[in-house]
Amino acid sequence: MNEIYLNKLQEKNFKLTPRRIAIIDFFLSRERYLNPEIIWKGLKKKFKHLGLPSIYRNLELFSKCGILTKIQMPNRKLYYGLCKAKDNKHHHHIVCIKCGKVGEFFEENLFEKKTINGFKVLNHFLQVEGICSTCRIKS
Amino acid sequence: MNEIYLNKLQEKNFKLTPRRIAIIDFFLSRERYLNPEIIWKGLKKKFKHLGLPSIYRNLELFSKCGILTKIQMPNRKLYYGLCKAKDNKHHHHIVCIKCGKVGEFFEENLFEKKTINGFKVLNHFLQVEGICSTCRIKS
DNA sequence: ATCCCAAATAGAAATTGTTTCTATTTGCTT
DNA sequence: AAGCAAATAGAAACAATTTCTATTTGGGAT
Repeated sequence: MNEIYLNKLQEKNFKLTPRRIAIIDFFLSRERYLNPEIIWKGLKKKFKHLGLPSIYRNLELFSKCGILTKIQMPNRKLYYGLCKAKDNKHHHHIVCIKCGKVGEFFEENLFEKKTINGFKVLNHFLQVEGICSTCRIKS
Repeated sequence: MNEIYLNKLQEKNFKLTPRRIAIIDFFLSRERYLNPEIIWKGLKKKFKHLGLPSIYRNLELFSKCGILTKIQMPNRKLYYGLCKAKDNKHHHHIVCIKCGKVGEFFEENLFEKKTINGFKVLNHFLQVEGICSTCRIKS
């Protein structure tokens, strides 16, 4: 299950440490965007010694390797989520504001435009907020 | 020039203080997204006593009044920009990554969809990054 | 024009998410 | 099994933002 992600690390000659594997498994066990502190608290049970800086370092590393995507939430905390898009195709995220569940979707012709108002378009960031089906049933 | 914005404050019974007027004028004098510190430094010349918390408080207030829009930049600082859309119509922003200049644009049918992947869409945030025409000429 | 009070403010201090630093440990190649 | 660069813990530093309290002020009422 986690091989795809671990391979991405090895491809780039990063070491497969128990902590790194645990972080990836932690993401796999949820379908959520998670922030460093949540992960830290979740894994402290497993590792008697676990530093928060390690979590930060690895999340940033994973983000660079295409394993995680980073997102700035309105509460000013960093969040990361597993990138499930198979082929690194450009995609967007929809986040449930109740439970934090994350879906991915594609908008094919979102910005074919090369320029907008005289600006040369370099990239864009689209985040959609909504309520997932599970949370809708609950309320 | 600044009357439109000052009116928005008065409409809601907020006081027109010299600091508030100066902050709005400061935005008008630039076409930029600005962060609290920049504004603070820019206005300290004018006001011998000027607290950074006042800037934060007013930017947040202006944001709620529809005078400014708030944006989370990747550097983890808050930025605000004047909302030039006449009628509070839903719009998006394009930011120059060189100089910070901001343009506004509309995508009419960006999300007519009411649901995506089972998520009920509540709102979306689209930020486009690019290089403005002035900065393109320079480089 | 003056009084008055809620709103606005300054300044200091607290808070908190994130990063840096240094000594120690550990994966992985040989 | 040895050695070394990479990874890590833990403490400390950092920086953006918020909170708190005493003081000041805008603007309606008099």
